[in-house]
Amino acid sequence: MSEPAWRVVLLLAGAFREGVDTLHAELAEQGHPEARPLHGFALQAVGARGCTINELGQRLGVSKQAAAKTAAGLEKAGYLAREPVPGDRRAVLLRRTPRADDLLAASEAGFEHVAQRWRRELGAARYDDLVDALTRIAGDGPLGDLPGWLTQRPSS
Amino acid sequence: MSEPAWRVVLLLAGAFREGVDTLHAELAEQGHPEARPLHGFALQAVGARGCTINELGQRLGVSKQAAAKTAAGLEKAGYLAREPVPGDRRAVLLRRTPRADDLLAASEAGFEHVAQRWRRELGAARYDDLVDALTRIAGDGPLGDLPGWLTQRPSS
DNA sequence: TTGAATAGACAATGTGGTTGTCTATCACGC
DNA sequence: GCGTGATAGACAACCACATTGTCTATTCAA
Repeated sequence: MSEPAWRVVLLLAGAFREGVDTLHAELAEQGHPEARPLHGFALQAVGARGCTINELGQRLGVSKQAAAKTAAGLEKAGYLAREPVPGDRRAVLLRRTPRADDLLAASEAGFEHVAQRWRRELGAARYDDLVDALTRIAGDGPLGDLPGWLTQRPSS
Repeated sequence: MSEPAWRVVLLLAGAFREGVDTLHAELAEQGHPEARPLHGFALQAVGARGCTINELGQRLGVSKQAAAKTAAGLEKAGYLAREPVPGDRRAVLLRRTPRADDLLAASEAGFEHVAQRWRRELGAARYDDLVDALTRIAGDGPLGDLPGWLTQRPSS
């Protein structure tokens, strides 16, 4: 009750930001200074076997145009390569490069470090409680369009 | 620890999103369908006594140009009015309209409802623990440039 | 073979951010 | 009283994210 309700909602964003910032500080040290928060999520969505632009859009919960742009940026950054799809000359298979796998590995480790830091800071029991509480509270939205979600008006 | 570390960080964003979405669904019902998440924060930054564009930018942690854009949007939406500053003919005083105060009141109530829902869902003790844990974990960044923060590469 | 559905590119727009440039005003020092 | 520097804000250009709409090429089915 000490915290006003709006502060609590803001704390969620603050904690998220803190975690992501910490992660990216570590990623920058590991040779991925240009990695942006959405890169990791997108690469994870591409998967080890690769996927097409449309699939990427569906997995991220965004339009295929947005997915195409994201893929283009990832390709330019050296994280994705394009291959033709054998059976379908329209489609393009997006494939993670070794550099992308390196980023993902570093990202996974970085997330682990963040979680460990929090666990150490809170104590294991309180940390587990936190995770459990968040699991109950959090919606299961796509999370792919976080930036746009903040700006877009709710209706339309 | 059943949850992988990256999931936990995502849960924070998911919970934040859930809270804001719930809030704005309620705001839409209360006559503010066009309110966007950043509106409330900006109006709160303007304050009851009003402020100038530069002050708004400083309070939100963004450039004055960004603040000017935000203020323009808020003005167009009927939430802000511009008044001359008596002593300084360069400056413009941004003032909240009655409609803005209505939005803020509805927003405060909405946040309260969100918190109450969570409190009911988790139980008071677990909810308080959650808030406490978040307080320790969350950084104290500006929070004003959340959308840009996701996309902008770290410094450079 | 003809026509609908699909993959993806391309353009325009909206919202957020940034930096850089410009004018008008203020404040200070000579 | 006038020049100089700082400040408030506007304006333009640009980037990153999203959207919808339109277009071509390819696939697949009737």
